[in-house]
Amino acid sequence: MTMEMDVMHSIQQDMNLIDILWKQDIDLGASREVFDYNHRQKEHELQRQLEQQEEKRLHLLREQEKALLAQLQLDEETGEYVPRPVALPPLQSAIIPLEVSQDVSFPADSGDAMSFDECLQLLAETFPVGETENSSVGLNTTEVRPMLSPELAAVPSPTLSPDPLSASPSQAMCPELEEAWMELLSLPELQPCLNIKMEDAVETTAYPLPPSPDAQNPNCQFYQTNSAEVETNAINICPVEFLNTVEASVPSMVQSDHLTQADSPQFHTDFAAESFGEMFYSNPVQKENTGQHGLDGYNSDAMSDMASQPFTPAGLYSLSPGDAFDKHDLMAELPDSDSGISSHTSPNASSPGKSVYGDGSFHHSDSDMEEMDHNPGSAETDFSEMFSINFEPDDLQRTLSVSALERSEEQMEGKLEPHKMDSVEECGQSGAPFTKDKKRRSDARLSRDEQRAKALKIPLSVSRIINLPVDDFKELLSKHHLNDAQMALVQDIRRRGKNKVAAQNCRKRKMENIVGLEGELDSLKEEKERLLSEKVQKAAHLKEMKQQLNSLYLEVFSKLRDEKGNSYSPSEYSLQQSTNGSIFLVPRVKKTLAKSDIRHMSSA
DNA sequence: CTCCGTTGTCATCGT
DNA sequence: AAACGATGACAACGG
Repeated sequence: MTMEMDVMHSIQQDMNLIDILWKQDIDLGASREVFDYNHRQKEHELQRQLEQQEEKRLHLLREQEKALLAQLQLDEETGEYVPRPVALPPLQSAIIPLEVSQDVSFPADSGDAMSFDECLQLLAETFPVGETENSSVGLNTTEVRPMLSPELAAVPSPTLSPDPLSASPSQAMCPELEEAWMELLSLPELQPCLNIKMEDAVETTAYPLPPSPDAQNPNCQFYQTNSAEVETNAINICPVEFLNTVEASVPSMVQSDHLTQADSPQFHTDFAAESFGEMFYSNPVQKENTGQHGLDGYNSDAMSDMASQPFTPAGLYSLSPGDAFDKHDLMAELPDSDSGISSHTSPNASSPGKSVYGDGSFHHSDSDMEEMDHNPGSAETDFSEMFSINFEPDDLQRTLSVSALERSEEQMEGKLEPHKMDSVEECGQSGAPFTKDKKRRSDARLSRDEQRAKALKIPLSVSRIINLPVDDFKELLSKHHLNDAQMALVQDIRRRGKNKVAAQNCRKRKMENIVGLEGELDSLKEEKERLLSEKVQKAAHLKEMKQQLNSLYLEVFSKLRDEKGNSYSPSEYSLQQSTNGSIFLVPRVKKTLAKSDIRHMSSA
C-alpha cells in the first residue's frame, strides 16, 4: 500500500509536470508567429470564439461533476467514489451500459493482477449475465484496463457503428460520451482540471472495482486516455440522472464541433488499443505487477511525457520494447503527404490530433515528414535521435525539459502547419493562390536544408536546429560530436531558419505599418475634407458678416450730420472706435490734420 | 516575353 | 564577444 501511494505520488508529480509543460507549450505556441498575417488574424478570432465555447463547456463539465460527486459517496474501505445506495436501489439500473462489441481472449500472463477469468468469475458473481447485456449494468472498464496485455491492446478493434446516433441508446451512449470526452479532453485549458481529477482518481481508486464483461471489450471508447480513464472512474459508476445530463449535453457538442469526426470511432478505438493500451501499463501499480515490457526503466517519465505527446506512429513505436516494430516499415506505410497532420491520420479519423488534443497541434513538422519521405532509410535514425532524449533515464529533469522543448517545438509547428494545411485546403476552394505556392516553396527550402544536412550526415532535425533555445541547442550539439563542416552547416541552417522567421515578421510588420498608414491617411483626408468644408462655411459666414457690417456702417453714416445739417461722405470720413469705446469721425484724406478736426461724437 | 508578388537568403546594424 | 532580431537588398520562382 505504501508502495502504491509512492507510485501514485510519482504519477501525481508526473501529471503536474505534464501540466506545467502543457502550459509552457501553450505559451510558446501562442507566441509563435504565424506567417500569413490575414489568415492568422482570422484564426485568432476563431480561436477566441472556440476558447469562449470551451470555457462554457468547462463550466458545464464542472457543474456536471459537482452533480456527480453530490450523488456519490466515498467508500472508506476502498477509497472509491461509489453511487449512493439511495440513488440506485438496483445497481444494474443505475450504471452506464457499455456494450461489448467484441470478445477478446485475455492472455493468462497478465501479471499479478486478476486474470481475465478471475474477472469474469467475479463479474458473474456480481452481475448475473442476463442482466448485464442490455440492462444498464455499470462497467468500470478502466479498472480492468491495466490487466489488458499490450498485445491485446494493440489488436485493432473492429469498427464500431459509424453513426452512434443510429445505434441503440445503450450503444449510442458510449461513442457519444467518448466523443464528447475526447473533445473536452482535447482542450488544453482542461488539462489542469483533468490532472486534478486524475490525482483525485488515483487517490480514491486505489483498488479497482470488480471487473465486468465489458472488460472484454478493448474497444470501449472510454479506454483511451489518462484523462478519459479519470472520467470513467467517475462516470461509469455514476447514477443515471447524471448520465442523462451528460448524454443530453453531448450531442450538441458533438454536432457543433465534431462533425468532421462523425466517422472517427474507429480511430479512437484503434488509438486506444494501440497507444494507450500500452500506456496504461506504465501505471506503476500495474508496472510493478507486470514488468513485462522492458520499459520499466523509463516509462514512468517517458510515458508520462508521452501521455502529453500526440498519438503518432513515431511516438507509439518509440515506446515499442525491443524494436518489436520495424520503424522503417512503419514509416514507409505513412501516407506521403505534404501536410504533417495527415501523415499520421488514420483512414477513419479525420483529425486525430484534434480529437485528442484539440487543435491537431501534435505532429511532425513538414521537415520531419519530408525527411522521412525523402529518406525513408534514415527514418529510424531520425526517430532514434528525435526520441532518444526521452529515454535517457539518467537525467529526468533535463529529459523533461528537452522533451518539453521538443513538444513545444512540435506544438509550435503544429500550430503552424495545420494552419498551413488548412490554408492549402481552403485556398484550394476559395482560391488564395499563394498559399500553395508558399507551402511548396517552404518544402523546397526545407528539403534543401534537409538534403544538406543529410549530405553531411547531421543527426539532427532541421526543426530542432532552428527552434531550440540556444542553451538546449548547444547541449544538443555537445551530445553529437560534429565536425567543422557539420557545425558550420548546422549554424547556417539555424541562422537561415531564424532569419526566415525574422524576415516574415519584418514583412508582416511592414504590411501592418502600411495598413496603419493607409488608415491614417484616410482619416487625415477626411479631416482635410472636413476642414475645407468648414473653411468654406466660415468664409461664407464672414462674407455675410462683412456685408452686414458694411450696410450698418453706411446706415450710420447716412444718419450723421454736421452743424449745417449736411451728411458726411463715407469716402471722406471714416468711423473709428477708441479703446474706451468712444467713436470718432475721422477724415480719410488728411488723417494727420484730422486730429484737430475731430468732432466728438457721442458713444454709440 | 515582361511584370509583379512572394519568399528565402545575405549583409549589416543595433541591442 | 556572441547571439539575436530588424531590415534593406537581391535573387529565384511562379502566376
